[in-house]
Amino acid sequence: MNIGDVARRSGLPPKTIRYYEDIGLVSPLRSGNGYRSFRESDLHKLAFLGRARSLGFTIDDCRTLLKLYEDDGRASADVKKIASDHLTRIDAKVEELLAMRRTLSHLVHECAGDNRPDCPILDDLAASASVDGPVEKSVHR
Amino acid sequence: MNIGDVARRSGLPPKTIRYYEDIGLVSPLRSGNGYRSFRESDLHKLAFLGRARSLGFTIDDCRTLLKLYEDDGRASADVKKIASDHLTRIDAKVEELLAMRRTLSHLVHECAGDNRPDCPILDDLAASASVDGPVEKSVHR
DNA sequence: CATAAGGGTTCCCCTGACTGGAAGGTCAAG
DNA sequence: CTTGACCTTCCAGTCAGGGGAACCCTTATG
Repeated sequence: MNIGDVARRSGLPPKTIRYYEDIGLVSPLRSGNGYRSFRESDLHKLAFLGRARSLGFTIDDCRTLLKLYEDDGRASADVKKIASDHLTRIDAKVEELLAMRRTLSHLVHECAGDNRPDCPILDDLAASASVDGPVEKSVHR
Repeated sequence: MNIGDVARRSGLPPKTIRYYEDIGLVSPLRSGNGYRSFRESDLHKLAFLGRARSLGFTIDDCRTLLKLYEDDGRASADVKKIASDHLTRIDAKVEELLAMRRTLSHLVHECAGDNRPDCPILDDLAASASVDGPVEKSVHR
């Protein structure tokens, strides 16, 4: 299979597949004309990677997951740990976004959104942007 | 004020402040020794930027918000639009993360996490990674 | 006076995970 | 012969800074 076929069947862009080869995630063969020649097993790996990436795993996680996948003697605990840690990261990110969301949503509701200049959103940005007050240490100017 | 003072009072790292100057968000004066010399108004801008960034606005949004902030003839509608659009982006991101979270959380609960190799997580990655079936067009190998 | 500490400066490279584009080789069809 | 669809490599850019080198300025201390 050429890269285009693999791209269609895996759903990954050719650029991404080349990139994955670059960083050593797949190692397709080469045909006489220099084209990459993918085996079914390469396609399978790429699809695995695509799925893992779509669940938000980092490339580094993917590399480890792929190794574990290919290791018949793996302990599922190792896989579970990677996934749990990732879940924790996701939760943290969601919390962060929801905190922003709360503030923003409040401000947006307060703002008239007309052609007048008065704007609680800008007020908040400017005010909460209150500065710590004059500096005391390092008094040299 | 030197950059260190401004960093302390605005909560932004000196590196970030220099970067903001680089991309034209602030324009501090220079003292005779070549040091940046920040006015209170620069500090204010930087604090504004820090607050906007902490709410997740992109640098580009920040640039626009800053312009609007300094424009007495602004329409609050313009500000509101930026904030609303950002809110929409946040919601989309949260949804995306929650979708990942649902799948991952399910898989993690299914996985024994012991020293045996059987692992529903890997099974899912490998299986959902099912390929589209043989390619029909572009049949040249 | 020398020097050390603790500011500051510019400059360049690095990050993650790709994406875009240029310049050029290969292959089958019309 | 040429067109068009593939493929190749390589370089540069993205976003928002962070790390670190090499060097300058100022003040305090021995």
